[in-house]
Amino acid sequence: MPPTTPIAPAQRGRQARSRAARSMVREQAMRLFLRDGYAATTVEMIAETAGISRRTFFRYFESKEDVVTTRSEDLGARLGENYRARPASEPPVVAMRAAFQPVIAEYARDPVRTRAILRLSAETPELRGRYRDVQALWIATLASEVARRHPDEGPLHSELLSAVSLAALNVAIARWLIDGGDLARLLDETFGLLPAMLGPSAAPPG
Amino acid sequence: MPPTTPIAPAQRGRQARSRAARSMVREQAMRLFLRDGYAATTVEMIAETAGISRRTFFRYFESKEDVVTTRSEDLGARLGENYRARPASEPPVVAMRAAFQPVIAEYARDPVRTRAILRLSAETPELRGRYRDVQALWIATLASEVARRHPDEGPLHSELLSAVSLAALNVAIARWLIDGGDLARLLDETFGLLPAMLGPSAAPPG
DNA sequence: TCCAACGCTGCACAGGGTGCCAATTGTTAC
DNA sequence: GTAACAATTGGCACCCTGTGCAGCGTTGGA
Repeated sequence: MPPTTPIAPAQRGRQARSRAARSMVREQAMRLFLRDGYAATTVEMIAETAGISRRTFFRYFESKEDVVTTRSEDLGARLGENYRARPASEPPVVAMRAAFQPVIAEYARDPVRTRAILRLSAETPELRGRYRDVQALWIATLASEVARRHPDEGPLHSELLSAVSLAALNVAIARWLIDGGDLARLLDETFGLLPAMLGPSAAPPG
Repeated sequence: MPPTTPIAPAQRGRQARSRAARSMVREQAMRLFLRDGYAATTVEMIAETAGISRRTFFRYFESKEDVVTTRSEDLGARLGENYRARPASEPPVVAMRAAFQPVIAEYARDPVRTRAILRLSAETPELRGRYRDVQALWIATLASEVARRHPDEGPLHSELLSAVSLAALNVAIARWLIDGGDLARLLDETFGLLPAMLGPSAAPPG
Protein backbone atom coordinates (compact mmCIF):
# COMPACT_ATOMS: atom_id res chain seq x y z
CA MET A 1 0.00 0.00 0.00
CA PRO A 2 2.56 2.65 1.02
CA PRO A 3 4.08 3.80 -2.26
CA THR A 4 7.29 4.63 -0.45
CA THR A 5 8.04 0.94 0.01
CA PRO A 6 9.64 -0.22 -3.25
CA ILE A 7 8.44 -3.83 -3.20
CA ALA A 8 11.20 -5.22 -1.02
CA PRO A 9 12.85 -7.58 -3.51
CA ALA A 10 12.94 -10.57 -1.23
CA GLN A 11 9.70 -10.31 0.70
CA ARG A 12 8.13 -12.80 -1.69
CA GLY A 13 8.98 -15.79 0.44
CA ARG A 14 7.53 -14.28 3.56
CA GLN A 15 4.37 -13.09 1.91
CA ALA A 16 3.71 -16.38 0.19
CA ARG A 17 4.21 -18.29 3.39
CA SER A 18 2.04 -15.84 5.27
CA ARG A 19 -0.73 -16.14 2.71
CA ALA A 20 -0.60 -19.89 2.89
CA ALA A 21 -0.78 -19.77 6.65
CA ARG A 22 -3.71 -17.41 6.45
CA SER A 23 -5.71 -19.68 4.24
CA MET A 24 -4.79 -22.66 6.38
CA VAL A 25 -6.13 -20.87 9.43
CA ARG A 26 -9.28 -20.07 7.53
CA GLU A 27 -9.83 -23.68 6.60
CA GLN A 28 -9.39 -24.81 10.18
CA ALA A 29 -11.73 -22.11 11.40
CA MET A 30 -14.41 -22.98 8.86
CA ARG A 31 -14.17 -26.61 9.89
CA LEU A 32 -14.83 -25.63 13.49
CA PHE A 33 -17.60 -23.20 12.57
CA LEU A 34 -19.42 -25.79 10.52
CA ARG A 35 -18.96 -28.44 13.16
CA ASP A 36 -19.69 -26.55 16.38
CA GLY A 37 -21.38 -23.36 15.22
CA TYR A 38 -20.03 -19.86 14.88
CA ALA A 39 -20.70 -18.51 18.35
CA ALA A 40 -19.57 -21.69 20.08
CA THR A 41 -16.20 -21.51 18.38
CA THR A 42 -13.93 -19.05 20.14
CA VAL A 43 -10.98 -17.39 18.50
CA GLU A 44 -8.82 -19.10 21.07
CA MET A 45 -9.96 -22.51 19.85
CA ILE A 46 -9.24 -21.55 16.26
CA ALA A 47 -5.80 -20.28 17.13
CA GLU A 48 -5.00 -23.39 19.10
CA THR A 49 -6.22 -25.67 16.33
CA ALA A 50 -4.19 -23.75 13.77
CA GLY A 51 -1.13 -23.72 15.97
CA ILE A 52 -0.86 -19.97 16.27
CA SER A 53 -1.54 -17.49 19.03
CA ARG A 54 -4.75 -15.55 19.50
CA ARG A 55 -2.85 -12.36 18.77
CA THR A 56 -1.59 -13.71 15.47
CA PHE A 57 -5.08 -14.72 14.47
CA PHE A 58 -6.09 -11.09 14.71
CA ARG A 59 -3.11 -10.21 12.59
CA TYR A 60 -4.34 -12.49 9.83
CA PHE A 61 -7.98 -11.44 10.12
CA GLU A 62 -9.35 -8.13 11.23
CA SER A 63 -12.16 -9.88 13.03
CA LYS A 64 -13.68 -13.27 13.56
CA GLU A 65 -16.25 -12.51 10.89
CA ASP A 66 -13.59 -11.81 8.32
CA VAL A 67 -12.69 -15.47 8.27
CA VAL A 68 -16.02 -16.24 6.69
CA THR A 69 -16.74 -13.18 4.60
CA THR A 70 -13.54 -11.91 3.01
CA ARG A 71 -13.66 -14.53 0.28
CA SER A 72 -16.84 -13.14 -1.24
CA GLU A 73 -15.66 -9.58 -1.51
CA ASP A 74 -13.97 -9.90 -4.87
CA LEU A 75 -16.97 -11.59 -6.40
CA GLY A 76 -18.43 -8.12 -6.77
CA ALA A 77 -15.72 -7.07 -9.18
CA ARG A 78 -16.38 -10.11 -11.33
CA LEU A 79 -20.06 -9.32 -11.21
CA GLY A 80 -19.39 -5.89 -12.63
CA GLU A 81 -17.14 -7.25 -15.35
CA ASN A 82 -19.72 -9.79 -16.37
CA TYR A 83 -22.44 -7.23 -16.61
CA ARG A 84 -20.25 -5.02 -18.72
CA ALA A 85 -19.48 -7.90 -21.05
CA ARG A 86 -23.13 -8.45 -21.91
CA PRO A 87 -24.24 -7.17 -25.31
CA ALA A 88 -25.90 -3.77 -25.22
CA SER A 89 -28.90 -5.14 -27.03
CA GLU A 90 -29.91 -7.24 -24.04
CA PRO A 91 -32.66 -5.84 -21.85
CA PRO A 92 -31.40 -4.88 -18.39
CA VAL A 93 -32.99 -7.75 -16.56
CA VAL A 94 -31.56 -10.33 -18.92
CA ALA A 95 -28.10 -8.86 -18.71
CA MET A 96 -28.33 -8.84 -14.93
CA ARG A 97 -29.43 -12.42 -14.77
CA ALA A 98 -26.50 -13.35 -16.96
CA ALA A 99 -24.05 -11.39 -14.83
CA PHE A 100 -24.93 -13.50 -11.81
CA GLN A 101 -23.99 -16.71 -13.57
CA PRO A 102 -20.41 -16.75 -12.26
CA VAL A 103 -21.62 -16.43 -8.70
CA ILE A 104 -23.91 -19.35 -9.24
CA ALA A 105 -21.11 -21.28 -10.84
CA GLU A 106 -18.90 -20.60 -7.86
CA TYR A 107 -21.61 -21.84 -5.55
CA ALA A 108 -22.24 -24.89 -7.68
CA ARG A 109 -18.66 -26.05 -7.41
CA ASP A 110 -19.39 -27.41 -3.97
CA PRO A 111 -23.11 -27.07 -3.31
CA VAL A 112 -23.15 -28.94 -0.04
CA ARG A 113 -20.45 -26.85 1.54
CA THR A 114 -21.82 -23.66 0.01
CA ARG A 115 -25.24 -24.30 1.42
CA ALA A 116 -23.75 -25.04 4.81
CA ILE A 117 -21.80 -21.79 4.78
CA LEU A 118 -24.72 -19.73 3.53
CA ARG A 119 -26.93 -21.29 6.15
CA LEU A 120 -24.36 -20.44 8.79
CA SER A 121 -24.26 -16.88 7.50
CA ALA A 122 -28.02 -16.66 7.53
CA GLU A 123 -28.30 -17.94 11.09
CA THR A 124 -25.52 -15.88 12.63
CA PRO A 125 -26.37 -12.22 13.23
CA GLU A 126 -22.83 -10.91 12.80
CA LEU A 127 -22.31 -12.86 9.61
CA ARG A 128 -25.66 -11.78 8.24
CA GLY A 129 -24.60 -8.21 8.72
CA ARG A 130 -21.29 -8.72 6.99
CA TYR A 131 -22.89 -10.58 4.13
CA ARG A 132 -25.25 -7.69 3.54
CA ASP A 133 -22.34 -5.30 3.63
CA VAL A 134 -20.63 -7.29 0.95
CA GLN A 135 -23.78 -7.18 -1.12
CA ALA A 136 -23.91 -3.42 -0.70
CA LEU A 137 -20.51 -3.34 -2.35
CA TRP A 138 -21.80 -5.52 -5.15
CA ILE A 139 -24.69 -3.15 -5.64
CA ALA A 140 -22.38 -0.16 -5.83
CA THR A 141 -20.16 -1.90 -8.35
CA LEU A 142 -23.07 -2.98 -10.48
CA ALA A 143 -24.68 0.43 -10.24
CA SER A 144 -21.63 2.12 -11.70
CA GLU A 145 -21.69 -0.33 -14.60
CA VAL A 146 -25.37 0.26 -15.17
CA ALA A 147 -24.77 4.00 -15.12
CA ARG A 148 -22.06 3.58 -17.72
CA ARG A 149 -24.40 1.63 -19.96
CA HIS A 150 -27.35 3.98 -19.51
CA PRO A 151 -25.81 7.43 -19.30
CA ASP A 152 -29.16 9.14 -19.84
CA GLU A 153 -30.75 7.66 -16.73
CA GLY A 154 -30.09 9.07 -13.28
CA PRO A 155 -28.41 7.47 -10.28
CA LEU A 156 -31.78 6.37 -8.96
CA HIS A 157 -32.16 4.17 -12.01
CA SER A 158 -28.80 2.45 -11.79
CA GLU A 159 -28.98 1.88 -8.05
CA LEU A 160 -32.52 0.61 -8.25
CA LEU A 161 -31.79 -1.84 -11.03
CA SER A 162 -28.82 -3.20 -9.12
CA ALA A 163 -30.64 -3.40 -5.81
CA VAL A 164 -33.63 -5.10 -7.35
CA SER A 165 -31.40 -7.65 -9.04
CA LEU A 166 -29.67 -8.43 -5.76
CA ALA A 167 -33.08 -8.79 -4.16
CA ALA A 168 -33.94 -11.35 -6.80
CA LEU A 169 -30.70 -13.18 -6.09
CA ASN A 170 -31.39 -13.21 -2.38
CA VAL A 171 -34.91 -14.49 -2.77
CA ALA A 172 -33.62 -17.28 -4.96
CA ILE A 173 -30.87 -18.16 -2.51
CA ALA A 174 -33.23 -18.13 0.45
CA ARG A 175 -35.47 -20.53 -1.43
CA TRP A 176 -32.49 -22.65 -2.34
CA LEU A 177 -31.48 -22.95 1.28
CA ILE A 178 -34.93 -24.19 2.17
CA ASP A 179 -35.92 -26.38 -0.74
CA GLY A 180 -32.63 -27.19 -2.41
CA GLY A 181 -32.75 -27.95 -6.11
CA ASP A 182 -30.99 -26.09 -8.89
CA LEU A 183 -30.01 -22.56 -7.97
CA ALA A 184 -29.56 -21.48 -11.59
CA ARG A 185 -33.11 -22.54 -12.33
CA LEU A 186 -34.37 -20.65 -9.27
CA LEU A 187 -32.58 -17.54 -10.45
CA ASP A 188 -34.20 -17.93 -13.85
CA GLU A 189 -37.53 -18.14 -12.10
CA THR A 190 -37.12 -15.08 -9.93
CA PHE A 191 -35.77 -12.92 -12.76
CA GLY A 192 -38.49 -14.30 -14.97
CA LEU A 193 -41.12 -13.17 -12.51
CA LEU A 194 -39.96 -9.58 -12.45
CA PRO A 195 -41.41 -8.25 -15.72
CA ALA A 196 -44.90 -9.60 -15.19
CA MET A 197 -44.93 -8.67 -11.53
CA LEU A 198 -43.79 -5.12 -11.93
CA GLY A 199 -44.35 -4.32 -15.55
CA PRO A 200 -47.00 -1.92 -16.85
CA SER A 201 -49.08 -4.87 -17.98
CA ALA A 202 -49.80 -5.48 -14.31
CA ALA A 203 -52.22 -2.56 -14.43
CA PRO A 204 -55.70 -2.81 -12.96
CA PRO A 205 -58.42 -4.33 -15.13
CA GLY A 206 -59.92 -0.86 -15.60
CA MET B 1 -45.46 -13.91 27.71
CA PRO B 2 -45.61 -16.87 30.14
CA PRO B 3 -49.33 -17.69 30.37
CA THR B 4 -48.83 -19.04 33.88
CA THR B 5 -48.28 -15.54 35.24
CA PRO B 6 -51.76 -14.10 35.79
CA ILE B 7 -50.96 -10.44 35.25
CA ALA B 8 -50.05 -9.61 38.83
CA PRO B 9 -52.81 -7.11 39.66
CA ALA B 10 -50.59 -4.48 41.19
CA GLN B 11 -47.56 -4.54 38.95
CA ARG B 12 -48.97 -1.63 36.99
CA GLY B 13 -47.15 1.02 38.96
CA ARG B 14 -43.84 -0.73 38.71
CA GLN B 15 -44.18 -1.52 35.04
CA ALA B 16 -45.20 1.99 34.11
CA ARG B 17 -42.29 3.45 35.98
CA SER B 18 -39.96 0.92 34.44
CA ARG B 19 -41.20 1.72 30.95
CA ALA B 20 -40.75 5.41 31.54
CA ALA B 21 -37.23 4.83 32.79
CA ARG B 22 -36.49 2.71 29.78
CA SER B 23 -37.50 5.35 27.33
CA MET B 24 -35.64 7.98 29.33
CA VAL B 25 -32.50 5.91 29.09
CA ARG B 26 -33.06 5.56 25.36
CA GLU B 27 -33.35 9.30 24.92
CA GLN B 28 -30.16 9.94 26.84
CA ALA B 29 -28.37 7.26 24.85
CA MET B 30 -29.55 8.62 21.53
CA ARG B 31 -28.38 12.07 22.52
CA LEU B 32 -24.91 10.70 23.23
CA PHE B 33 -24.85 8.57 20.08
CA LEU B 34 -25.77 11.53 17.91
CA ARG B 35 -23.30 13.79 19.65
CA ASP B 36 -20.24 11.55 20.02
CA GLY B 37 -20.91 8.66 17.68
CA TYR B 38 -22.08 5.14 18.39
CA ALA B 39 -18.77 3.40 18.99
CA ALA B 40 -17.37 6.27 21.02
CA THR B 41 -20.29 6.07 23.42
CA THR B 42 -19.82 3.25 25.90
CA VAL B 43 -22.62 1.64 27.79
CA GLU B 44 -20.98 2.87 30.94
CA MET B 45 -21.34 6.48 29.80
CA ILE B 46 -24.98 5.93 28.95
CA ALA B 47 -25.66 4.35 32.31
CA GLU B 48 -23.90 7.13 34.13
CA THR B 49 -25.74 9.82 32.19
CA ALA B 50 -29.06 8.12 32.85
CA GLY B 51 -28.27 7.62 36.50
CA ILE B 52 -28.42 3.84 36.47
CA SER B 53 -25.86 1.09 36.66
CA ARG B 54 -24.34 -0.68 33.68
CA ARG B 55 -26.03 -3.85 34.78
CA THR B 56 -29.42 -2.21 34.80
CA PHE B 57 -28.86 -0.87 31.31
CA PHE B 58 -28.59 -4.44 30.11
CA ARG B 59 -31.81 -5.23 31.91
CA TYR B 60 -33.60 -2.54 29.95
CA PHE B 61 -31.97 -3.39 26.62
CA GLU B 62 -30.72 -6.73 25.42
CA SER B 63 -27.82 -5.02 23.75
CA LYS B 64 -26.42 -1.62 22.94
CA GLU B 65 -27.89 -1.87 19.45
CA ASP B 66 -31.36 -2.43 20.81
CA VAL B 67 -31.44 1.14 22.03
CA VAL B 68 -31.49 2.32 18.45
CA THR B 69 -33.35 -0.40 16.62
CA THR B 70 -36.19 -1.69 18.76
CA ARG B 71 -38.39 1.25 17.88
CA SER B 72 -38.60 0.29 14.21
CA GLU B 73 -39.62 -3.28 14.76
CA ASP B 74 -43.33 -2.70 15.03
CA LEU B 75 -43.38 -0.60 11.88
CA GLY B 76 -43.41 -3.89 9.98
CA ALA B 77 -46.78 -4.85 11.38
CA ARG B 78 -48.24 -1.52 10.32
CA LEU B 79 -46.71 -2.04 6.90
CA GLY B 80 -48.56 -5.32 6.54
CA GLU B 81 -51.83 -3.81 7.68
CA ASN B 82 -51.52 -0.97 5.25
CA TYR B 83 -50.86 -3.27 2.35
CA ARG B 84 -53.83 -5.38 3.26
CA ALA B 85 -56.03 -2.30 3.40
CA ARG B 86 -55.32 -1.36 -0.20
CA PRO B 87 -58.07 -2.12 -2.72
CA ALA B 88 -57.59 -5.36 -4.59
CA SER B 89 -57.92 -3.56 -7.88
CA GLU B 90 -54.62 -1.77 -7.37
CA PRO B 91 -51.62 -3.20 -9.18
CA PRO B 92 -49.06 -4.67 -6.78
CA VAL B 93 -46.52 -1.93 -7.17
CA VAL B 94 -49.04 0.81 -6.50
CA ALA B 95 -50.35 -0.95 -3.42
CA MET B 96 -46.83 -1.41 -2.15
CA ARG B 97 -45.96 2.19 -2.66
CA ALA B 98 -49.05 3.17 -0.73
CA ALA B 99 -48.25 0.77 2.09
CA PHE B 100 -44.98 2.54 2.72
CA GLN B 101 -46.67 5.86 3.28
CA PRO B 102 -46.92 5.48 7.07
CA VAL B 103 -43.21 4.82 7.31
CA ILE B 104 -42.54 7.96 5.35
CA ALA B 105 -44.96 9.86 7.51
CA GLU B 106 -43.19 8.65 10.62
CA TYR B 107 -39.88 9.79 9.20
CA ALA B 108 -41.32 13.12 8.13
CA ARG B 109 -42.43 13.96 11.65
CA ASP B 110 -38.88 14.94 12.51
CA PRO B 111 -36.82 14.81 9.31
CA VAL B 112 -33.66 16.27 10.79
CA ARG B 113 -33.48 13.80 13.63
CA THR B 114 -34.59 10.94 11.42
CA ARG B 115 -31.88 11.64 8.91
CA ALA B 116 -29.32 11.84 11.68
CA ILE B 117 -30.41 8.50 13.06
CA LEU B 118 -30.55 6.83 9.66
CA ARG B 119 -27.14 8.19 8.86
CA LEU B 120 -25.84 6.84 12.14
CA SER B 121 -27.36 3.47 11.32
CA ALA B 122 -25.82 3.54 7.87
CA GLU B 123 -22.37 4.37 9.15
CA THR B 124 -22.26 1.93 12.06
CA PRO B 125 -21.69 -1.71 11.10
CA GLU B 126 -23.61 -3.20 14.00
CA LEU B 127 -26.56 -0.92 13.45
CA ARG B 128 -26.54 -1.57 9.73
CA GLY B 129 -26.82 -5.24 10.47
CA ARG B 130 -29.71 -4.77 12.85
CA TYR B 131 -31.50 -2.46 10.49
CA ARG B 132 -31.32 -5.06 7.75
CA ASP B 133 -32.61 -7.67 10.16
CA VAL B 134 -35.58 -5.49 10.92
CA GLN B 135 -36.21 -5.11 7.21
CA ALA B 136 -36.07 -8.85 6.79
CA LEU B 137 -38.96 -9.00 9.24
CA TRP B 138 -40.82 -6.40 7.24
CA ILE B 139 -40.28 -8.47 4.10
CA ALA B 140 -41.61 -11.57 5.79
CA THR B 141 -44.67 -9.74 7.05
CA LEU B 142 -45.35 -8.17 3.67
CA ALA B 143 -44.77 -11.46 1.89
CA SER B 144 -47.46 -13.18 3.90
CA GLU B 145 -49.88 -10.41 3.00
CA VAL B 146 -48.95 -10.64 -0.65
CA ALA B 147 -49.44 -14.38 -0.54
CA ARG B 148 -52.89 -13.86 0.96
CA ARG B 149 -53.83 -11.48 -1.82
CA HIS B 150 -52.41 -13.63 -4.62
CA PRO B 151 -53.12 -17.20 -3.55
CA ASP B 152 -52.40 -18.55 -7.00
CA GLU B 153 -48.81 -17.35 -7.08
CA GLY B 154 -46.03 -19.20 -5.30
CA PRO B 155 -43.85 -18.13 -2.39
CA LEU B 156 -41.20 -16.93 -4.82
CA HIS B 157 -43.65 -14.35 -6.09
CA SER B 158 -44.67 -12.92 -2.73
CA GLU B 159 -41.15 -12.80 -1.36
CA LEU B 160 -39.80 -11.24 -4.50
CA LEU B 161 -42.43 -8.53 -4.64
CA SER B 162 -41.78 -7.66 -1.01
CA ALA B 163 -38.01 -7.73 -1.36
CA VAL B 164 -38.08 -5.60 -4.48
CA SER B 165 -40.31 -3.07 -2.79
CA LEU B 166 -37.96 -2.83 0.17
CA ALA B 167 -35.09 -2.40 -2.27
CA ALA B 168 -36.96 0.53 -3.79
CA LEU B 169 -37.45 2.00 -0.33
CA ASN B 170 -33.79 1.62 0.50
CA VAL B 171 -32.62 3.22 -2.71
CA ALA B 172 -34.93 6.15 -2.05
CA ILE B 173 -33.71 6.48 1.53
CA ALA B 174 -30.07 6.28 0.52
CA ARG B 175 -30.68 9.06 -1.99
CA TRP B 176 -32.54 11.04 0.63
CA LEU B 177 -29.62 10.81 3.02
CA ILE B 178 -27.31 12.19 0.35
CA ASP B 179 -29.41 14.79 -1.42
CA GLY B 180 -32.17 15.54 1.04
CA GLY B 181 -35.44 16.75 -0.44
CA ASP B 182 -38.83 15.12 -0.14
CA LEU B 183 -38.69 11.44 0.69
CA ALA B 184 -42.25 10.78 -0.45
CA ARG B 185 -41.41 12.20 -3.85
CA LEU B 186 -38.27 10.05 -4.04
CA LEU B 187 -40.32 6.99 -3.22
CA ASP B 188 -42.74 7.90 -5.98
CA GLU B 189 -39.79 8.15 -8.32
CA THR B 190 -38.24 4.82 -7.46
CA PHE B 191 -41.52 2.94 -7.58
CA GLY B 192 -42.34 4.80 -10.76
CA LEU B 193 -39.13 3.58 -12.35
CA LEU B 194 -39.83 -0.08 -11.68
CA PRO B 195 -42.32 -0.88 -14.45
CA ALA B 196 -40.34 0.69 -17.27
CA MET B 197 -37.08 -0.69 -16.00
CA LEU B 198 -38.19 -4.25 -15.56
CA GLY B 199 -41.32 -4.53 -17.58
CA PRO B 200 -41.65 -6.51 -20.79
CA SER B 201 -41.58 -3.28 -22.77
CA ALA B 202 -37.91 -3.05 -21.88
CA ALA B 203 -37.28 -5.73 -24.46
CA PRO B 204 -34.52 -5.37 -27.07
CA PRO B 205 -35.32 -3.35 -30.17
CA GLY B 206 -35.56 -6.58 -32.16
C1' DT C 1 -46.43 -3.27 60.63
C1' DC C 2 -44.71 -7.08 58.42
C1' DC C 3 -43.57 -9.60 54.40
C1' DA C 4 -42.93 -11.08 49.89
C1' DA C 5 -41.98 -9.82 45.36
C1' DC C 6 -39.51 -7.01 42.58
C1' DG C 7 -35.89 -4.05 40.89
C1' DC C 8 -31.23 -2.47 41.25
C1' DT C 9 -26.51 -3.08 41.86
C1' DG C 10 -21.80 -4.83 42.31
C1' DC C 11 -18.95 -8.60 41.24
C1' DA C 12 -16.82 -11.96 38.67
C1' DC C 13 -16.26 -13.82 34.37
C1' DA C 14 -16.25 -15.04 29.16
C1' DG C 15 -15.26 -13.39 24.75
C1' DG C 16 -13.86 -10.10 20.90
C1' DG C 17 -10.53 -6.73 19.77
C1' DT C 18 -6.14 -3.64 20.25
C1' DG C 19 -1.65 -1.37 21.61
C1' DC C 20 2.82 -2.31 23.12
C1' DC C 21 7.08 -4.51 23.57
C1' DA C 22 10.15 -8.41 23.76
C1' DA C 23 11.56 -12.60 21.52
C1' DT C 24 11.85 -15.41 17.64
C1' DT C 25 12.50 -16.18 12.91
C1' DG C 26 13.94 -15.26 8.40
C1' DT C 27 16.82 -12.45 5.18
C1' DT C 28 20.71 -10.00 3.60
C1' DA C 29 25.41 -8.76 3.44
C1' DC C 30 29.99 -9.64 4.64
C1' DG D 1 29.35 -19.15 8.85
C1' DT D 2 28.07 -15.17 11.08
C1' DA D 3 26.70 -10.52 12.23
C1' DA D 4 23.25 -7.11 11.43
C1' DC D 5 18.84 -6.18 9.97
C1' DA D 6 13.74 -6.42 9.32
C1' DA D 7 9.52 -8.78 9.67
C1' DT D 8 6.64 -12.04 12.14
C1' DT D 9 5.14 -13.74 16.23
C1' DG D 10 3.74 -14.15 20.88
C1' DG D 11 2.62 -12.61 25.46
C1' DC D 12 0.68 -9.19 28.35
C1' DA D 13 -2.35 -5.77 29.83
C1' DC D 14 -6.21 -3.48 28.74
C1' DC D 15 -11.04 -1.85 27.01
C1' DC D 16 -15.69 -3.02 25.78
C1' DT D 17 -19.95 -5.83 25.39
C1' DG D 18 -22.67 -9.16 27.52
C1' DT D 19 -24.26 -12.54 31.34
C1' DG D 20 -24.95 -15.28 35.76
C1' DC D 21 -25.25 -14.72 40.51
C1' DA D 22 -26.22 -13.07 44.96
C1' DG D 23 -27.10 -9.40 48.20
C1' DC D 24 -29.36 -5.18 48.97
C1' DG D 25 -33.09 -1.87 49.29
C1' DT D 26 -37.61 -0.48 47.87
C1' DT D 27 -42.34 -1.07 46.92
C1' DG D 28 -46.85 -2.51 47.33
C1' DG D 29 -50.21 -5.44 49.52
C1' DA D 30 -52.34 -7.75 53.61
